[in-house]
Amino acid sequence: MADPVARDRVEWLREQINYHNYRYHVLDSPEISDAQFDALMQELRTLEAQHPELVTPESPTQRVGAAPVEAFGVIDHPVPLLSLGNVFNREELLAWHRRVTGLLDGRAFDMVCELKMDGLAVALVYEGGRLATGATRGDGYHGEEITQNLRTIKSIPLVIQGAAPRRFEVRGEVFLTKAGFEQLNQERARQGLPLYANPRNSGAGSVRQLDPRITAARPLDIFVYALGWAEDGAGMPATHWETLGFLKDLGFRVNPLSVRLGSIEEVASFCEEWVERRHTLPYEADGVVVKVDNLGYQQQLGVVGREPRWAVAYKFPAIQGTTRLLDIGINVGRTGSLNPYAILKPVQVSGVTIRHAALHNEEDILRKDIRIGDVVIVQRAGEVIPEVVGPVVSRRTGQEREFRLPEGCPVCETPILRPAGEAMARCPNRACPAQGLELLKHFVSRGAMDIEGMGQALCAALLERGLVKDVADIYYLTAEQLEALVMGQNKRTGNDIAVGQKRAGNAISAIEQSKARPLASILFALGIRHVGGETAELLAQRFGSLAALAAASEADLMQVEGIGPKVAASIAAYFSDEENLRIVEKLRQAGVALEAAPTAPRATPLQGLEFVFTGRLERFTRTGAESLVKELGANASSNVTRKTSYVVAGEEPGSKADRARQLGAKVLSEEEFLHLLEEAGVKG
DNA sequence: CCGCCTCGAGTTCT
DNA sequence: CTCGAGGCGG
Repeated sequence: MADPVARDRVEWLREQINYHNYRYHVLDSPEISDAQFDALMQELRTLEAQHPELVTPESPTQRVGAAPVEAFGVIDHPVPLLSLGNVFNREELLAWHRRVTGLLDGRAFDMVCELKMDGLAVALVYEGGRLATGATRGDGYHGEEITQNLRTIKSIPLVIQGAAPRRFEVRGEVFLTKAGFEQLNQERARQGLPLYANPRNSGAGSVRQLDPRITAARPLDIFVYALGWAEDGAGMPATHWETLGFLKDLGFRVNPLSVRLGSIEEVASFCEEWVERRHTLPYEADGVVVKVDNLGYQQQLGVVGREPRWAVAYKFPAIQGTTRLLDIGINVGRTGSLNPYAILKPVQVSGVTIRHAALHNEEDILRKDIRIGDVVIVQRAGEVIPEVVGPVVSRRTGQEREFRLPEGCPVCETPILRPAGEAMARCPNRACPAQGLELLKHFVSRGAMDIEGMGQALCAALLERGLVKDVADIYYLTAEQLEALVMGQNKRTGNDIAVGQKRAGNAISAIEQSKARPLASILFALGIRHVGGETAELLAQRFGSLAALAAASEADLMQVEGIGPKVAASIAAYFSDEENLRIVEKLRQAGVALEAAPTAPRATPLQGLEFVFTGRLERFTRTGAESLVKELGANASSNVTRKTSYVVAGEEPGSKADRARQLGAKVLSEEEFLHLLEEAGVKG
């Protein structure tokens, strides 16, 4: 008799899986991540294996996908397009290999590894050397006829090169490159259309347009990876690897990164290497497909359920996840801007626990229709910064609350300001404790006065005790005051007295050293609105001293290249405020240098060049490299544009290197960059 | 007035 | 890294 607990669970799992299958395959609008779906499937398979009496022909494990939608013609796949079993780590991969080795009576075999494209699987039938039909995978047995759309994809040959079987079917994955995806979304944003969440969704959406002209306008691509069947073919390949070569010879696009390997250890290393490097790919891949190379062996191994035993998908850890939005908090920035952020039920995304994510501003929240209590899709933008993609609308219970900014500042309760046409709401109270703290943290930060040993905790404690009321006060602190404060903190952390004294001493000497920072650093540190590092540099060069800058009129300021009316007004406003002038005077009396140090005439061997640095460099920090090329007369920015001359790519470069290639900028390795410096007369 | 390009400001996690 | 917004040229 069946275990009733298992029966209930199996039924529940099937309902879930059927529903999500439908979302994914029919609507192209998944609401859980692939990893979560895989987990449901895995649990069902395990339960069915333990309770074979519960298996029915209708179970999702017994079929490949959902029924196709009605709008397109239906095409039968005489040889069904199978799905793949998944493994998630090295152990499971080794277990698969052991199983296959056993089934082959211990014989050794080669394997082919291919990146698993995150796109849409298609089958293309050629007759007499011409593309006859193209179809989606559908449920594996019946797909949608989308020939007209596939014909628009330029990497699909309409006519075959050279000798080919009279009739045959090739299989491949249609996808959108990351660059193509961004381009498409920018276009849609301009037209006010809803944005696609990721390249897979938009690729699927593009291929299944009823109007082929829309498909044609999208930068779709294809990698072909298998021969489904063939009639009247003489001298056909005997291995999968040869099949790939054969397909390439016929004019199909085959992923050049595929490899044939002899041992499972090499296969595992290949998979693990791509887990690390996948973000360097110009397209999205969600795993590596491992196939037994010998087609005779494939036949012998056969198919179980709907999964071949001769292939397996090594899945990458998910980049997206879903979780609940518990609440929306608000931070107050140094300029008084109110910045909402998401408080999330902790969730693992690509190996990191995410608890918070920026939500930018109220308009952004409304545009994405994010509500408190929603289940939301979370991803790490550029694989790093957590980001809320959007809500899963169908999981709403009606208990969700729309987010509204409060009327008053969450810290000081001053009524907030919402200037018309501006996205950011602000707290106008310059005495707001939140602003004071952010301003002080900014003042001591790297790139500003760069005072090491003054972290968030110390800044907060100084303000709290009233030892510091404005940024200039830190230059009047005594060693005793700091020691007492640091000791107070140490009691909690259990450090001993000597450490406390040392820390206080370090802070005092760091404060002392900061008095000699260049004028630009001080201008930046003051936190004048619209004056960041670059503008501070311009101002320092032009005016040469803080006094000269303070005396400048708005008209004088606008003479400086890159400074327009807004920035000029902001600077003038800063120096017409009594309180600010008092702070500047206190800094001067404390002995902070407010003049530009006389600058040596600069060498300019790299005059006119634009550099962008990306990735991790061995011999420089990124800012170090930037200031070095600036000293040599070049410019350094963080965005690759048409004006960029060189992109210097270190270890693990991001998307910038790709963009550089697109725009035709030269990409240099660190070696080549060092070489360039030598030629420019810099000693290594 | 629009479409670049740059800069500023705020951000997460280890 | 992302988004907003200022500056500026066409």
